[in-house]
Amino acid sequence: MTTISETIPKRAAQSTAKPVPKGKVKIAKALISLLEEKEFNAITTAQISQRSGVSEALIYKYFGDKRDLLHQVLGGYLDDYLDQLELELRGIKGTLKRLRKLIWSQLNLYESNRVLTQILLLDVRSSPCYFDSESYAQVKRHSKIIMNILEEGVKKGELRRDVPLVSMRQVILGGIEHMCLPKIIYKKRYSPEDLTKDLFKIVLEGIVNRPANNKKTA
Amino acid sequence: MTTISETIPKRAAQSTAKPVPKGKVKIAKALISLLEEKEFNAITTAQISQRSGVSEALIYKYFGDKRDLLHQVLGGYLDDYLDQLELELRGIKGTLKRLRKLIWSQLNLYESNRVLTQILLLDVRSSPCYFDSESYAQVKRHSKIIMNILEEGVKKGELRRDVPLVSMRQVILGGIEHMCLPKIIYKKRYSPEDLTKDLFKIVLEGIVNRPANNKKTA
Amino acid sequence: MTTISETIPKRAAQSTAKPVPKGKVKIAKALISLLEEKEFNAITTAQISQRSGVSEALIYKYFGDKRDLLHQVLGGYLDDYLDQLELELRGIKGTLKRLRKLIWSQLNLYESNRVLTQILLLDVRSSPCYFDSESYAQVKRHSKIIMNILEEGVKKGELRRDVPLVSMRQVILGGIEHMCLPKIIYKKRYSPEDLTKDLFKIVLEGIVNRPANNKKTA
Amino acid sequence: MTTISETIPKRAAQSTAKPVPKGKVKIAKALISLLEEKEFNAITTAQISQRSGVSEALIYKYFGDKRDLLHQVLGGYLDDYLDQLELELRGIKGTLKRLRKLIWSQLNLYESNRVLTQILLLDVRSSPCYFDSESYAQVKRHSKIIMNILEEGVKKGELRRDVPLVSMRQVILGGIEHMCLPKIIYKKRYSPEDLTKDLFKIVLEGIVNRPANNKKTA
DNA sequence: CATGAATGAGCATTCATTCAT
DNA sequence: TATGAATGAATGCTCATTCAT
Repeated sequence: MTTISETIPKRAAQSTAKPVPKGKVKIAKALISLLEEKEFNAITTAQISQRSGVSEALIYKYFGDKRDLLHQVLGGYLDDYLDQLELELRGIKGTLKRLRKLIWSQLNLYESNRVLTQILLLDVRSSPCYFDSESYAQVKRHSKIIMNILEEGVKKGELRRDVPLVSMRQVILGGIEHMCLPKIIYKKRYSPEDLTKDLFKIVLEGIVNRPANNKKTA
Repeated sequence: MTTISETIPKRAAQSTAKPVPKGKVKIAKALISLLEEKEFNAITTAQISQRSGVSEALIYKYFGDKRDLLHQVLGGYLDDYLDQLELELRGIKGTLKRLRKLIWSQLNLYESNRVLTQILLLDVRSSPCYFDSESYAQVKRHSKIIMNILEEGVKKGELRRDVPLVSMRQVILGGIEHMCLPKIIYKKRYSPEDLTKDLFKIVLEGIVNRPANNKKTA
Repeated sequence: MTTISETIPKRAAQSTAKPVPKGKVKIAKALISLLEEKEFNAITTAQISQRSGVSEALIYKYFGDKRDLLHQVLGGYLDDYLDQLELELRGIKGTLKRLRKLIWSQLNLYESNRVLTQILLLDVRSSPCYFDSESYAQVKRHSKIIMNILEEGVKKGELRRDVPLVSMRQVILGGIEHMCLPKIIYKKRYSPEDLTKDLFKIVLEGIVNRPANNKKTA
Repeated sequence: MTTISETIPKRAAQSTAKPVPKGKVKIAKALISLLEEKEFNAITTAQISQRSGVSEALIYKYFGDKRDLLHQVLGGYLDDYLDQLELELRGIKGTLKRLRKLIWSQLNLYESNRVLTQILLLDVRSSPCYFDSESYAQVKRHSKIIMNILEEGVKKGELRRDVPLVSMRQVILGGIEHMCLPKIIYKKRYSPEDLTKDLFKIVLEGIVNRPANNKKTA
């Protein structure tokens, strides 16, 4: 996970046979660096050019567009994350454990990568074309991973049948986001473990007071 | 609730002894109308002036600022909603019933007032100064209403004690938002009742399969 | 002199048979008050209206124009000053004494009325229409007073003949202005007496070192 | 001196290794051309762009700011003038001769470069930030040159000791400015030589009628 | 005597983007 | 591969001014 927050996503550098121009890397790094300071829309191509040390024109050579630049950078991050998530989930058995892993992963990603989170939770939302973008495709890929876990859970009888899976997924995703949103907004740190524990309890067992809810659940 | 989506919030028109200039109303209405079509940041003062039929300068006379205009319009809506919500909750007894009412109210507001929802869920999030604004104060007022219900529920022994109330609140709010978010994004309608039922079940009882979860809960 | 700096010039209030509307006075006072804080061009009618407590429209009722307002206020000051100057000079005999009085009067006016000075020395200069204005007529009236003294001085043999009077006048006026200009700019106080002494020596006797110049001259 | 009034100051074009973009020159020339017609504050960026034939945006690329544009143009002129003045003074011996040279230079500059004069004597005065600007630094450089001459004069016993040098300087500067100010305002031509003669006589010997004043002084 | 409502015309400034070299 | 030069099209905002009441 550290590589993601510190360097350009591997995908951009790894791809076979492409020597990856230096300028392209500089530009992407400059954008990331700037995103740590301000919202994407508040970043100008002039600033990107200045910080990267290359000309503005080069941005257009490589990315065609300011938005494209963002989406490519974003895409790199997300693909890496999703690849890793799927990899880790592969080793875990049991619906609940997998669900727990997923929740923790997401909360951990958000905590360890504030820039990405900021963008995903706040910035891109308002962007009109975001939901057609490739990045959003990755968000859907993430949704799918959850759905698979949930479906499996129902099949195995571990999850209840009388609630639509889509609703479950939305509550889980919404829960994750809203657990860390205030922290992001007010720029406070949080413990992914603690939030995972809370969210997991609530979503799994509900908030109603029942004898069962006093047992340890994780 | 219908009045809210079709006219300027009463607050602006009702207040004693202020004749509320026509132009001010026109401007607010024009903004609302434009918000139905595009994101706030994509709306220009020129467009507002054009649609309202008054001069751009008048916007600044009455609202001082483009942002202020948004916040005043937003504020009117939210205050009206919160007033009404508190009123309705006053007549309802029982933590669970009150919680249910609150969830339904919110989902219903979002469904019956897409413009407002769009702004609240997507647009203002990315605005850097939003969280200092008066509108955000109202969001906090809303949070407080939930907290009160939750605290009462714990006191009465209806809600579990082993999970922080704040976490509960965030999951509920996140659940509400994410239940309707896809619908908002893809501009589909939804039934507040159905979503309320789902969300209520999940949040109250959890998603784990247990005999108790097969009983009717609402 | 105190009345000039603290109230509206008498002229505006005194003139026979005109009840001088309250609003007019308020406006003029508001302008003066604002001129103490900022340059005329930086003052808006909105600010004048706000500080005076009357509507913007009233400014136009009474003064027709923002510039007119300035010129009327300016004119009042200057007429009062010139009236007084002429009165005082009437009692003084001897070209040099009269010249000295004039220099001191001007330096004293500038010192005791910074607002007026600021305008006269800095603000109005750049105003394209200033030199056609009534205020400028008063500046010319002032020039004439000097010229009369100088002409008399030449006639009496007290002043040299081999330099055009106009040049003398310009050096005197330029000397006066430049003696106090730095003080005005840097908002420091000065002693009109001291500056008068210096200026008088220089203009009268020149800066060349001669035995005669070591005698007391005032 | 003619180059100064007709072209962009050499400084901007001469400096080694900088190819000085065409647009930048065009903009500066356009400003100068416009300054011949109206006051700086009355000149809009739109007009500059129109007359220069380049886009408004380019002004900001090269000068950052409308004010900066003025100050850069101004600065070029003044630096050139001051460099030349110091050079010429270097060849002249004797306080009085040097003083005379300085007065003539200034009057000649003003006569041969009306635009610059207009700005220096009328426009920039009212600009609140002018006195912090680089241009004003050059004005102070000019003051220093005079002071050096005066100090030397006193040391050598050529100038009187009983008047502060600062006062002398102010009278000289004020004299220079007021000698040509009416000509500038009414757009009449004048002879720098004649005005120099008058001013020199007055400042050096004073206006009082004495036998010595009938001798030739220059 | 006074004003609330409304505005036309303008203004400095911004910024993503293009293209010849 | 890289860029310096240049820009079109907005954009939010200002302010002196008018006029019906």
